[in-house]
Amino acid sequence: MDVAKGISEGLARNVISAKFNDTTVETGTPLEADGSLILFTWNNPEGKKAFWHSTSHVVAQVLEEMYPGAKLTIGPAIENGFYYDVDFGENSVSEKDFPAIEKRAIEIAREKHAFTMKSVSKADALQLYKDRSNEYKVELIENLEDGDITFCDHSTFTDLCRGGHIPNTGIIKAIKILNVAGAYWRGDEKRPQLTRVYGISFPKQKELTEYLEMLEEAKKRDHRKLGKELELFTFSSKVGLGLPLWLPKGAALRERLENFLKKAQKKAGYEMVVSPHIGQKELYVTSGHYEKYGEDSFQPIHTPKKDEEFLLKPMNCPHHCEIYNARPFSYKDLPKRYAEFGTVYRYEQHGELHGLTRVRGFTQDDAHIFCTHDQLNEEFKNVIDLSLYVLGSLGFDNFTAQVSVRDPENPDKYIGNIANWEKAEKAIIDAADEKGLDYKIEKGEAAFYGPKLDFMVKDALGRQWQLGTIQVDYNLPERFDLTYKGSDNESHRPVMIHRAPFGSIERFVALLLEHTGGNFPLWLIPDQAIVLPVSEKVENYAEKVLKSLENHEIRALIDSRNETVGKKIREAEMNKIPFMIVVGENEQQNETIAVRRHGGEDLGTITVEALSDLIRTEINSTLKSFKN
RNA sequence: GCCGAUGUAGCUCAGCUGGCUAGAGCAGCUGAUUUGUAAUCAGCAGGUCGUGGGUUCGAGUCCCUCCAUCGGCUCCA
Repeated sequence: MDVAKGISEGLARNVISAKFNDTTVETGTPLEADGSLILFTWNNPEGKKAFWHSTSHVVAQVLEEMYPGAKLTIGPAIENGFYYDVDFGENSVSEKDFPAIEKRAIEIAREKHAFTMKSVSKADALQLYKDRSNEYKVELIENLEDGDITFCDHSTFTDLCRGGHIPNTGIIKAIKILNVAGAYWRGDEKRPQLTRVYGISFPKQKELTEYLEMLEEAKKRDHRKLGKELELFTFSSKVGLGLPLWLPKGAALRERLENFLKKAQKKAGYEMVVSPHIGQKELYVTSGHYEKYGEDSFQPIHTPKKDEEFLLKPMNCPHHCEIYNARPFSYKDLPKRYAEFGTVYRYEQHGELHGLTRVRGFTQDDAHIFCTHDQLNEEFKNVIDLSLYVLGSLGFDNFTAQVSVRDPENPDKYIGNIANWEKAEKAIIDAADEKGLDYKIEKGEAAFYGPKLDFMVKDALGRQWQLGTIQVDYNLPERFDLTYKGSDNESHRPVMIHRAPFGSIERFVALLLEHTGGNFPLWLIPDQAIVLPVSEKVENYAEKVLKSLENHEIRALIDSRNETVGKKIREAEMNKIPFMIVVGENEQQNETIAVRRHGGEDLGTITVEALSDLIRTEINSTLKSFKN
């Protein structure tokens, strides 16, 4: 804070957190050595983090006050706000209690309590929480080194904490408790379930109001809502949970997406294959999937024949391995790239189902590349190009790339030997580096048979979803005994790349809906134009215009209901149709159309040919072909 | 699967502390209107209030069960 004051009064007013030599410090931490100091305000992510983490202390104080016997555990800042995990014992917290919590928290904040850090010995820290019979904090402290243990005090409240607070509570002007949820202690299903209280806070009331409005706006882009409104897909409890039904407009949209990818894949040297929706249990025993997921999957299908069992296919790789095995290959034949829009079925946990993003039956834009070790790097990089092309063509520019590797401390989760895993992980990282991809590495996120490179995209509410994935696999080729004949006339094991640039069509469409708010790119949108006759008198001409549009390969509708033009425009706007074509007697006389763009722009009175050219040009500018 | 919330016509919602045949707008149907860039007017029809049970003279309204949805957690081949 002294450094900030030395720079300017204004800065000093706004500084709320800092880093010294790469370590987060308090604004009051004495600087006892030379080093580099970075000051943070509310406008830095680090500043927000300190702000929200500090608020979680205040909220924890309130929870302790209001719910005697509540045991606090951890309370970090998250991307939007903070949470505190609490064991409320016999008590429970519900929405009705939020206003009281908020009121008391803001009261405390207004008292401008300073946050002060203090060192505590391990013995004293343990004693404190043992006295309060808080086994959670005791467990946390037991895993800390004596000498590294600090507490943070404000007002009458103290909490085990490693630091990172704002100067005092007074800067917190608005606090909102958002929701409560169950969360397992340490994220482990087998341990006690705590109550997670989520909240957010701001230095100005206005910012809270804006944030809440933003959440309301985001709900309007929810793909479940838009999918219903735009008649793309539906669900039926009779058909079953998590089993989407694609309506005509949605099915046509899928088809356009598939054709778009097929075209690119053809250029990239893929061959389409087709495999059945079921496979013998033996197939999955070989692949290792049965052992890993058998119990938690759709259970085997039995036949009149004794002991015969089939499984709904949860993935396409085993089938593709057997396609590879259908004939011998020479090194000269590789790589083989087998692609299929393969529909798979997975028995996802009930509470996990979520619109189109997490379903029990979905179609992967799957392909498996069988290649030599020497070809792996090049092939992997080509798949990165294809994935980036797909994301780019559909306007996903703020995805994140994630390299998902195994968790070395949890070897039971994976199959195959360590040497192969190391090779596969290196192959992915090398290819990503050579492509200049900005990625982060996540331990323990790998598939059980191999590491992967995932492309993640956020939905309207900021939740991250995995779309595209590219995986390197040395294990299935061994399990299926895949071989090729090398130039040395010896048998060799190919490497396998699993990849799906969309991930699944269902999830991709869901995210695309949330990103575009239903205003799909022109080439993809179900209906590109709608003809709106002004009255019955011009109905024939309107029909003629419709035919003409269809002849120009424009997907068009006609609204010849007995309604006013204003009403037809309104509905076309709500249905997000890009071009509204109003035809009346003037247009009929001159063989023209009056075009209004979605959103209200008047394109004037033009010919169908001119509109067709305009649409063609726009499509060509957004939809580039792959590696022309 | 776990924690919490929610569940009223096709859609969006009202229905206070339990009390007369459960309301509205949109959509639908019928009729009038023949319309020029975000809702023309009128009429009609449509729900037994997610399911099953209970409390009560009486339940959409209170309690329990189950189901589904939403927000999280865990999981995600």
